[in-house]
Amino acid sequence: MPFGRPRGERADAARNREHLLAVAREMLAELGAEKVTMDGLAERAGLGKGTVFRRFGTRAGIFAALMDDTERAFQVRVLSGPPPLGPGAGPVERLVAYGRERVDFLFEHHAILRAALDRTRPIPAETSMSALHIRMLLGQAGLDVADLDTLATQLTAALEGPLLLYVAMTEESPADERLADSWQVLVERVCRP
Amino acid sequence: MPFGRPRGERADAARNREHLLAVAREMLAELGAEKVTMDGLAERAGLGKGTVFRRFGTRAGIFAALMDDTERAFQVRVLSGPPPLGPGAGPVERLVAYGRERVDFLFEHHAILRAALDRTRPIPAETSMSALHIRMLLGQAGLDVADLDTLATQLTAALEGPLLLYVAMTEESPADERLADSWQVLVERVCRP
DNA sequence: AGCATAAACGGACTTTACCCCGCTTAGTAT
DNA sequence: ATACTAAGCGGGGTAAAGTCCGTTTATGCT
Repeated sequence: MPFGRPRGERADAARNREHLLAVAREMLAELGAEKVTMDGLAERAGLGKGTVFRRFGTRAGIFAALMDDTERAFQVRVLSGPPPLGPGAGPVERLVAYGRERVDFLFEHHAILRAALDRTRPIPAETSMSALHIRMLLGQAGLDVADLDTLATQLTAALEGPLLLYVAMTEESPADERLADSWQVLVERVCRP
Repeated sequence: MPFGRPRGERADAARNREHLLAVAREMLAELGAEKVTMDGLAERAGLGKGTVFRRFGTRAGIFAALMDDTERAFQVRVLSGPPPLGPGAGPVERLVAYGRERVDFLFEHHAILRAALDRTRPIPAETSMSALHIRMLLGQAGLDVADLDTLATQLTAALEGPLLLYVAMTEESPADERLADSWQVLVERVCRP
Protein backbone atom coordinates (compact mmCIF):
# COMPACT_ATOMS: atom_id res chain seq x y z
CA MET A 1 0.00 0.00 0.00
CA PRO A 2 1.78 3.12 -1.28
CA PHE A 3 1.51 6.42 0.60
CA GLY A 4 1.32 8.94 -2.22
CA ARG A 5 -0.94 11.09 -0.08
CA PRO A 6 -1.56 11.02 3.65
CA ARG A 7 -4.23 8.38 3.34
CA GLY A 8 -7.24 8.69 1.23
CA GLU A 9 -7.08 10.54 -2.06
CA ARG A 10 -8.19 8.14 -4.67
CA ALA A 11 -6.22 7.85 -7.88
CA ASP A 12 -9.04 9.12 -10.07
CA ALA A 13 -9.52 12.04 -7.75
CA ALA A 14 -5.89 12.98 -7.98
CA ARG A 15 -5.96 12.67 -11.72
CA ASN A 16 -8.99 14.88 -11.94
CA ARG A 17 -7.42 17.48 -9.67
CA GLU A 18 -4.40 17.72 -11.92
CA HIS A 19 -6.52 17.84 -14.99
CA LEU A 20 -8.73 20.56 -13.53
CA LEU A 21 -5.74 22.62 -12.55
CA ALA A 22 -4.27 22.30 -16.01
CA VAL A 23 -7.53 23.34 -17.64
CA ALA A 24 -7.89 26.18 -15.19
CA ARG A 25 -4.43 27.42 -16.06
CA GLU A 26 -5.34 27.32 -19.72
CA MET A 27 -8.53 29.23 -19.23
CA LEU A 28 -6.77 31.71 -17.03
CA ALA A 29 -4.19 32.48 -19.69
CA GLU A 30 -6.79 32.55 -22.37
CA LEU A 31 -9.66 34.42 -20.79
CA GLY A 32 -8.40 36.07 -17.63
CA ALA A 33 -9.35 35.27 -14.07
CA GLU A 34 -12.71 37.01 -14.23
CA LYS A 35 -13.96 34.74 -16.96
CA VAL A 36 -13.02 31.47 -15.32
CA THR A 37 -16.32 30.10 -14.05
CA MET A 38 -17.03 26.87 -12.30
CA ASP A 39 -19.44 25.72 -14.95
CA GLY A 40 -17.08 26.64 -17.71
CA LEU A 41 -14.19 24.89 -16.06
CA ALA A 42 -16.22 21.76 -15.42
CA GLU A 43 -17.51 21.62 -18.93
CA ARG A 44 -14.16 22.24 -20.56
CA ALA A 45 -12.59 19.61 -18.34
CA GLY A 46 -15.34 17.18 -19.23
CA LEU A 47 -16.32 16.73 -15.61
CA GLY A 48 -19.32 17.48 -13.50
CA LYS A 49 -19.66 20.66 -11.56
CA GLY A 50 -20.03 18.76 -8.34
CA THR A 51 -16.58 17.34 -8.87
CA VAL A 52 -15.04 20.75 -9.22
CA PHE A 53 -16.56 21.90 -5.97
CA ARG A 54 -15.69 18.72 -4.19
CA ARG A 55 -12.06 19.18 -5.16
CA PHE A 56 -11.65 22.87 -4.45
CA GLY A 57 -14.51 23.79 -2.21
CA THR A 58 -14.92 27.24 -3.60
CA ARG A 59 -14.02 29.34 -6.56
CA ALA A 60 -11.26 31.00 -4.62
CA GLY A 61 -10.00 27.55 -3.74
CA ILE A 62 -9.08 26.86 -7.32
CA PHE A 63 -6.86 29.87 -7.55
CA ALA A 64 -5.34 29.09 -4.21
CA ALA A 65 -4.55 25.59 -5.46
CA LEU A 66 -3.12 27.08 -8.61
CA MET A 67 -0.70 29.11 -6.52
CA ASP A 68 0.27 26.24 -4.32
CA ASP A 69 3.33 25.02 -6.15
CA THR A 70 4.52 28.50 -6.98
CA GLU A 71 4.12 29.58 -3.41
CA ARG A 72 5.96 26.55 -2.18
CA ALA A 73 8.86 27.23 -4.51
CA PHE A 74 9.05 30.76 -3.20
CA GLN A 75 9.00 29.45 0.32
CA VAL A 76 11.93 27.18 -0.42
CA ARG A 77 14.01 30.08 -1.64
CA VAL A 78 13.18 31.95 1.52
CA LEU A 79 13.87 29.12 3.90
CA SER A 80 16.94 27.63 2.32
CA GLY A 81 18.03 29.72 -0.60
CA PRO A 82 21.05 31.98 -0.73
CA PRO A 83 21.19 35.09 1.46
CA PRO A 84 20.06 37.76 1.88
CA LEU A 85 16.66 36.22 1.11
CA GLY A 86 17.61 32.92 2.65
CA PRO A 87 19.40 32.37 5.94
CA GLY A 88 22.87 33.75 6.41
CA ALA A 89 22.23 37.46 6.45
CA GLY A 90 21.14 39.70 9.33
CA PRO A 91 17.44 39.80 10.16
CA VAL A 92 16.86 43.34 8.95
CA GLU A 93 18.67 42.67 5.75
CA ARG A 94 16.57 39.58 5.29
CA LEU A 95 13.37 41.50 5.99
CA VAL A 96 14.27 43.99 3.31
CA ALA A 97 15.13 41.26 0.86
CA TYR A 98 11.97 39.40 1.69
CA GLY A 99 9.79 42.43 1.07
CA ARG A 100 11.47 43.12 -2.21
CA GLU A 101 10.98 39.59 -3.45
CA ARG A 102 7.50 39.38 -2.10
CA VAL A 103 6.41 42.52 -3.87
CA ASP A 104 7.73 41.13 -7.11
CA PHE A 105 5.95 37.90 -6.40
CA LEU A 106 2.65 39.56 -5.63
CA PHE A 107 3.00 41.73 -8.67
CA GLU A 108 3.72 38.85 -10.94
CA HIS A 109 0.79 36.81 -9.73
CA HIS A 110 -1.62 39.49 -8.70
CA ALA A 111 -4.43 38.29 -10.92
CA ILE A 112 -4.46 34.83 -9.39
CA LEU A 113 -3.79 36.04 -5.89
CA ARG A 114 -6.66 38.48 -5.97
CA ALA A 115 -8.92 35.79 -7.30
CA ALA A 116 -7.73 33.49 -4.55
CA LEU A 117 -8.97 35.82 -1.84
CA ASP A 118 -12.05 34.34 -0.32
CA ARG A 119 -14.22 37.33 0.02
CA THR A 120 -16.51 35.76 2.54
CA ARG A 121 -14.10 35.00 5.34
CA PRO A 122 -10.89 36.52 6.59
CA ILE A 123 -7.45 35.16 5.92
CA PRO A 124 -6.20 33.57 9.10
CA ALA A 125 -3.12 35.65 9.80
CA GLU A 126 -1.40 32.63 11.33
CA THR A 127 -1.62 30.69 8.10
CA SER A 128 0.01 33.44 6.12
CA MET A 129 3.54 32.44 5.46
CA SER A 130 4.47 36.09 5.14
CA ALA A 131 3.25 36.85 8.63
CA LEU A 132 5.13 33.93 10.10
CA HIS A 133 8.36 34.75 8.38
CA ILE A 134 8.20 38.41 9.25
CA ARG A 135 7.39 37.48 12.81
CA MET A 136 10.45 35.28 13.00
CA LEU A 137 12.82 37.86 11.59
CA LEU A 138 11.42 40.53 13.88
CA GLY A 139 12.16 38.21 16.75
CA GLN A 140 15.73 37.82 15.63
CA ALA A 141 16.15 41.55 15.22
CA GLY A 142 15.94 41.91 18.98
CA LEU A 143 13.52 44.81 19.07
CA ASP A 144 12.35 46.20 22.33
CA VAL A 145 8.71 45.70 21.48
CA ALA A 146 6.18 43.88 23.61
CA ASP A 147 3.76 42.52 21.03
CA LEU A 148 5.75 41.26 18.09
CA ASP A 149 2.88 39.15 16.82
CA THR A 150 0.66 42.10 16.19
CA LEU A 151 3.50 44.15 14.76
CA ALA A 152 4.20 41.31 12.35
CA THR A 153 0.57 41.23 11.31
CA GLN A 154 0.63 44.93 10.62
CA LEU A 155 3.83 44.77 8.66
CA THR A 156 2.41 41.93 6.64
CA ALA A 157 -0.57 44.07 5.85
CA ALA A 158 1.74 46.94 4.94
CA LEU A 159 3.56 44.66 2.54
CA GLU A 160 0.72 42.73 0.99
CA GLY A 161 -2.27 44.95 1.59
CA PRO A 162 -1.48 47.55 -1.03
CA LEU A 163 -1.33 44.99 -3.79
CA LEU A 164 -4.23 42.91 -2.58
CA LEU A 165 -6.49 45.72 -1.52
CA TYR A 166 -5.59 49.18 -2.59
CA VAL A 167 -3.34 49.72 -5.55
CA ALA A 168 -5.00 49.45 -8.90
CA MET A 169 -2.88 47.46 -11.26
CA THR A 170 -1.90 49.65 -14.14
CA GLU A 171 0.70 48.28 -16.44
CA GLU A 172 3.39 50.85 -16.72
CA SER A 173 3.21 52.23 -13.24
CA PRO A 174 6.40 51.57 -11.33
CA ALA A 175 4.31 50.73 -8.29
CA ASP A 176 6.31 47.64 -7.56
CA GLU A 177 9.59 49.46 -7.22
CA ARG A 178 8.07 52.16 -5.14
CA LEU A 179 6.48 49.63 -2.84
CA ALA A 180 9.71 47.73 -2.49
CA ASP A 181 11.73 50.85 -1.75
CA SER A 182 9.15 52.08 0.67
CA TRP A 183 9.12 48.73 2.42
CA GLN A 184 12.83 49.06 2.93
CA VAL A 185 12.39 52.48 4.50
CA LEU A 186 9.62 51.19 6.70
CA VAL A 187 11.50 48.16 7.92
CA GLU A 188 14.78 49.92 8.53
CA ARG A 189 13.07 52.61 10.52
CA VAL A 190 11.04 50.17 12.57
CA CYS A 191 14.11 48.14 13.38
CA ARG A 192 16.46 50.96 14.30
CA PRO A 193 17.68 50.51 17.85
CA MET B 1 -35.82 75.77 -6.69
CA PRO B 2 -34.02 74.41 -3.63
CA PHE B 3 -30.65 72.77 -3.93
CA GLY B 4 -30.93 69.81 -1.63
CA ARG B 5 -28.66 67.84 -3.91
CA PRO B 6 -26.18 68.97 -6.52
CA ARG B 7 -28.66 69.05 -9.37
CA GLY B 8 -30.93 66.30 -10.35
CA GLU B 9 -32.08 63.84 -7.71
CA ARG B 10 -35.79 63.72 -7.89
CA ALA B 11 -37.81 64.02 -4.70
CA ASP B 12 -39.25 60.53 -4.92
CA ALA B 13 -35.81 59.12 -5.55
CA ALA B 14 -34.43 60.84 -2.47
CA ARG B 15 -37.34 59.60 -0.41
CA ASN B 16 -36.78 56.08 -1.60
CA ARG B 17 -33.08 56.24 -0.86
CA GLU B 18 -33.74 57.25 2.72
CA HIS B 19 -36.38 54.62 3.09
CA LEU B 20 -34.12 51.92 1.68
CA LEU B 21 -31.30 52.91 3.99
CA ALA B 22 -33.64 52.80 6.96
CA VAL B 23 -34.93 49.37 6.02
CA ALA B 24 -31.39 48.17 5.36
CA ARG B 25 -30.35 49.29 8.82
CA GLU B 26 -33.28 47.40 10.29
CA MET B 27 -32.47 44.23 8.45
CA LEU B 28 -28.83 44.56 9.32
CA ALA B 29 -29.58 44.78 13.02
CA GLU B 30 -32.11 42.02 12.81
CA LEU B 31 -30.45 39.49 10.54
CA GLY B 32 -26.80 40.43 10.17
CA ALA B 33 -25.04 41.65 7.06
CA GLU B 34 -24.89 38.23 5.41
CA LYS B 35 -28.63 37.89 5.29
CA VAL B 36 -29.36 41.25 3.77
CA THR B 37 -30.16 40.44 0.16
CA MET B 38 -31.18 42.79 -2.58
CA ASP B 39 -34.45 40.99 -3.16
CA GLY B 40 -35.21 40.91 0.52
CA LEU B 41 -34.45 44.56 0.92
CA ALA B 42 -36.54 45.53 -2.07
CA GLU B 43 -39.48 43.48 -0.96
CA ARG B 44 -39.39 44.66 2.61
CA ALA B 45 -39.13 48.24 1.43
CA GLY B 46 -42.07 47.70 -0.91
CA LEU B 47 -40.00 48.68 -3.93
CA GLY B 48 -38.73 47.00 -7.03
CA LYS B 49 -35.39 45.34 -7.20
CA GLY B 50 -34.41 47.56 -10.08
CA THR B 51 -34.87 50.57 -7.88
CA VAL B 52 -32.47 49.27 -5.29
CA PHE B 53 -29.79 48.74 -7.87
CA ARG B 54 -30.43 52.07 -9.51
CA ARG B 55 -29.91 53.78 -6.18
CA PHE B 56 -26.87 51.91 -4.93
CA GLY B 57 -25.37 50.27 -7.95
CA THR B 58 -24.19 47.22 -6.15
CA ARG B 59 -24.70 45.29 -2.97
CA ALA B 60 -21.54 46.74 -1.52
CA GLY B 61 -22.86 50.17 -2.42
CA ILE B 62 -25.64 49.86 0.11
CA PHE B 63 -23.27 49.23 2.94
CA ALA B 64 -21.02 52.00 1.77
CA ALA B 65 -24.00 54.34 1.76
CA LEU B 66 -24.93 53.12 5.21
CA MET B 67 -21.50 54.14 6.48
CA ASP B 68 -21.55 57.48 4.77
CA ASP B 69 -22.93 59.56 7.60
CA THR B 70 -20.94 57.75 10.22
CA GLU B 71 -17.77 58.12 8.24
CA ARG B 72 -18.42 61.77 7.70
CA ALA B 73 -18.95 62.34 11.39
CA PHE B 74 -15.67 60.63 12.11
CA GLN B 75 -14.00 62.80 9.53
CA VAL B 76 -15.31 65.91 11.20
CA ARG B 77 -13.80 64.90 14.50
CA VAL B 78 -10.49 64.33 12.77
CA LEU B 79 -10.48 67.54 10.81
CA SER B 80 -11.86 69.92 13.36
CA GLY B 81 -12.34 68.16 16.68
CA PRO B 82 -10.24 68.62 19.78
CA PRO B 83 -6.62 67.48 19.79
CA PRO B 84 -4.82 65.16 19.73
CA LEU B 85 -7.18 63.67 17.17
CA GLY B 86 -8.01 67.02 15.69
CA PRO B 87 -5.57 69.80 14.85
CA GLY B 88 -3.51 71.37 17.60
CA ALA B 89 -1.20 68.52 18.51
CA GLY B 90 2.04 67.45 16.89
CA PRO B 91 1.84 65.26 13.81
CA VAL B 92 3.15 62.11 15.42
CA GLU B 93 0.84 62.52 18.35
CA ARG B 94 -2.00 62.98 15.92
CA LEU B 95 -1.01 59.91 13.94
CA VAL B 96 -1.09 57.84 17.09
CA ALA B 97 -4.44 59.26 18.11
CA TYR B 98 -5.80 58.72 14.64
CA GLY B 99 -4.80 55.10 14.59
CA ARG B 100 -6.31 54.48 17.97
CA GLU B 101 -9.63 56.01 17.02
CA ARG B 102 -9.61 54.39 13.62
CA VAL B 103 -9.10 50.95 15.06
CA ASP B 104 -12.02 51.48 17.38
CA PHE B 105 -14.06 52.72 14.48
CA LEU B 106 -13.19 49.77 12.28
CA PHE B 107 -13.87 47.42 15.12
CA GLU B 108 -17.23 48.92 15.90
CA HIS B 109 -18.41 48.81 12.31
CA HIS B 110 -16.50 45.88 10.99
CA ALA B 111 -19.56 44.01 9.82
CA ILE B 112 -20.75 46.85 7.62
CA LEU B 113 -17.27 47.79 6.48
CA ARG B 114 -16.45 44.29 5.37
CA ALA B 115 -19.72 44.09 3.55
CA ALA B 116 -18.96 47.42 1.93
CA LEU B 117 -15.80 46.10 0.33
CA ASP B 118 -16.41 45.69 -3.33
CA ARG B 119 -14.88 42.37 -4.05
CA THR B 120 -14.55 42.97 -7.73
CA ARG B 121 -12.33 46.04 -7.84
CA PRO B 122 -9.66 47.54 -5.61
CA ILE B 123 -10.17 50.39 -3.27
CA PRO B 124 -8.63 53.44 -4.85
CA ALA B 125 -6.02 54.39 -2.29
CA GLU B 126 -6.48 58.05 -3.10
CA THR B 127 -10.12 57.95 -2.12
CA SER B 128 -9.35 56.48 1.24
CA MET B 129 -9.67 59.18 3.76
CA SER B 130 -7.27 57.31 6.00
CA ALA B 131 -4.55 57.33 3.38
CA LEU B 132 -4.95 61.04 2.76
CA HIS B 133 -4.88 61.94 6.39
CA ILE B 134 -1.90 59.78 7.16
CA ARG B 135 -0.15 61.22 4.13
CA MET B 136 -0.74 64.73 5.41
CA LEU B 137 0.51 64.05 8.89
CA LEU B 138 3.58 62.27 7.58
CA GLY B 139 4.30 65.35 5.55
CA GLN B 140 4.06 67.52 8.64
CA ALA B 141 6.32 65.20 10.57
CA GLY B 142 9.19 66.26 8.38
CA LEU B 143 10.59 62.82 7.70
CA ASP B 144 13.58 62.39 5.52
CA VAL B 145 11.77 60.01 3.19
CA ALA B 146 11.52 60.35 -0.55
CA ASP B 147 8.20 58.68 -1.31
CA LEU B 148 5.73 59.67 1.35
CA ASP B 149 2.75 58.69 -0.78
CA THR B 150 3.73 55.07 -0.88
CA LEU B 151 4.70 55.05 2.75
CA ALA B 152 1.28 56.45 3.57
CA THR B 153 -0.40 53.73 1.54
CA GLN B 154 1.56 51.10 3.39
CA LEU B 155 0.80 52.54 6.78
CA THR B 156 -2.85 52.71 5.85
CA ALA B 157 -2.71 49.06 4.99
CA ALA B 158 -0.97 48.34 8.28
CA LEU B 159 -3.74 50.12 10.10
CA GLU B 160 -6.80 48.93 8.23
CA GLY B 161 -5.62 45.76 6.59
CA PRO B 162 -5.64 43.57 9.66
CA LEU B 163 -9.26 44.32 10.38
CA LEU B 164 -10.42 44.23 6.79
CA LEU B 165 -8.36 41.31 5.66
CA TYR B 166 -6.65 39.24 8.24
CA VAL B 167 -7.88 39.23 11.78
CA ALA B 168 -10.85 37.03 12.45
CA MET B 169 -13.36 38.82 14.57
CA THR B 170 -13.75 36.92 17.76
CA GLU B 171 -15.71 38.59 20.47
CA GLU B 172 -13.57 38.58 23.53
CA SER B 173 -10.19 38.91 21.87
CA PRO B 174 -8.51 42.15 22.81
CA ALA B 175 -7.36 42.52 19.22
CA ASP B 176 -8.42 46.11 19.09
CA GLU B 177 -6.21 47.21 21.94
CA ARG B 178 -3.30 45.23 20.66
CA LEU B 179 -3.68 46.73 17.22
CA ALA B 180 -3.90 50.21 18.62
CA ASP B 181 -0.86 49.77 20.83
CA SER B 182 1.10 48.21 18.03
CA TRP B 183 0.15 51.03 15.71
CA GLN B 184 1.61 53.44 18.20
CA VAL B 185 4.87 51.51 18.29
CA LEU B 186 4.96 51.39 14.52
CA VAL B 187 4.31 55.07 14.00
CA GLU B 188 6.67 56.28 16.68
CA ARG B 189 9.45 54.16 15.31
CA VAL B 190 8.86 55.21 11.75
CA CYS B 191 8.83 58.86 12.70
CA ARG B 192 11.90 58.88 14.92
CA PRO B 193 14.45 61.37 13.60
C1' DA C 1 -12.11 -13.19 -8.53
C1' DG C 2 -15.81 -11.34 -5.75
C1' DC C 3 -17.43 -8.27 -2.23
C1' DA C 4 -18.18 -4.43 0.82
C1' DT C 5 -17.80 0.28 1.39
C1' DA C 6 -16.20 4.70 1.50
C1' DA C 7 -15.05 7.96 -1.76
C1' DA C 8 -15.99 10.26 -5.93
C1' DC C 9 -19.05 11.67 -9.56
C1' DG C 10 -22.66 14.31 -12.12
C1' DG C 11 -25.98 17.33 -12.93
C1' DA C 12 -30.36 19.18 -11.51
C1' DC C 13 -31.70 22.58 -8.10
C1' DT C 14 -31.47 26.77 -5.30
C1' DT C 15 -30.02 31.30 -4.30
C1' DT C 16 -28.49 35.77 -5.28
C1' DA C 17 -26.28 39.60 -7.56
C1' DC C 18 -26.97 42.21 -11.34
C1' DC C 19 -29.12 43.56 -16.24
C1' DC C 20 -32.77 45.18 -19.33
C1' DC C 21 -36.35 47.69 -21.04
C1' DG C 22 -41.14 49.02 -21.46
C1' DC C 23 -44.07 51.78 -18.46
C1' DT C 24 -44.87 55.64 -15.13
C1' DT C 25 -44.21 60.09 -13.10
C1' DA C 26 -41.94 64.34 -11.20
C1' DG C 27 -40.39 68.63 -12.70
C1' DT C 28 -40.52 72.22 -16.04
C1' DA C 29 -41.56 75.14 -19.81
C1' DT C 30 -45.40 77.16 -22.37
C1' DA D 1 -53.68 73.57 -17.13
C1' DT D 2 -51.17 70.89 -20.55
C1' DA D 3 -47.70 68.76 -22.63
C1' DC D 4 -42.98 67.28 -22.86
C1' DT D 5 -39.07 64.71 -21.26
C1' DA D 6 -35.66 62.89 -18.55
C1' DA D 7 -35.42 60.43 -14.44
C1' DG D 8 -37.22 56.86 -11.95
C1' DC D 9 -39.66 52.46 -11.40
C1' DG D 10 -40.77 47.44 -11.56
C1' DG D 11 -40.02 42.93 -11.98
C1' DG D 12 -38.95 39.26 -15.14
C1' DG D 13 -34.53 37.42 -17.03
C1' DT D 14 -29.64 35.84 -16.85
C1' DA D 15 -25.42 34.02 -15.04
C1' DA D 16 -22.76 32.05 -11.77
C1' DA D 17 -21.69 30.11 -7.02
C1' DG D 18 -22.68 26.67 -4.14
C1' DT D 19 -25.77 22.47 -2.40
C1' DC D 20 -27.89 17.80 -2.60
C1' DC D 21 -28.42 13.27 -3.35
C1' DG D 22 -28.90 9.21 -6.14
C1' DT D 23 -25.50 6.62 -8.93
C1' DT D 24 -20.95 4.89 -10.03
C1' DT D 25 -16.30 3.20 -9.00
C1' DA D 26 -11.70 2.55 -6.89
C1' DT D 27 -9.65 0.00 -3.37
C1' DG D 28 -8.48 -3.22 0.28
C1' DC D 29 -10.00 -7.66 2.09
C1' DT D 30 -11.11 -12.44 1.83
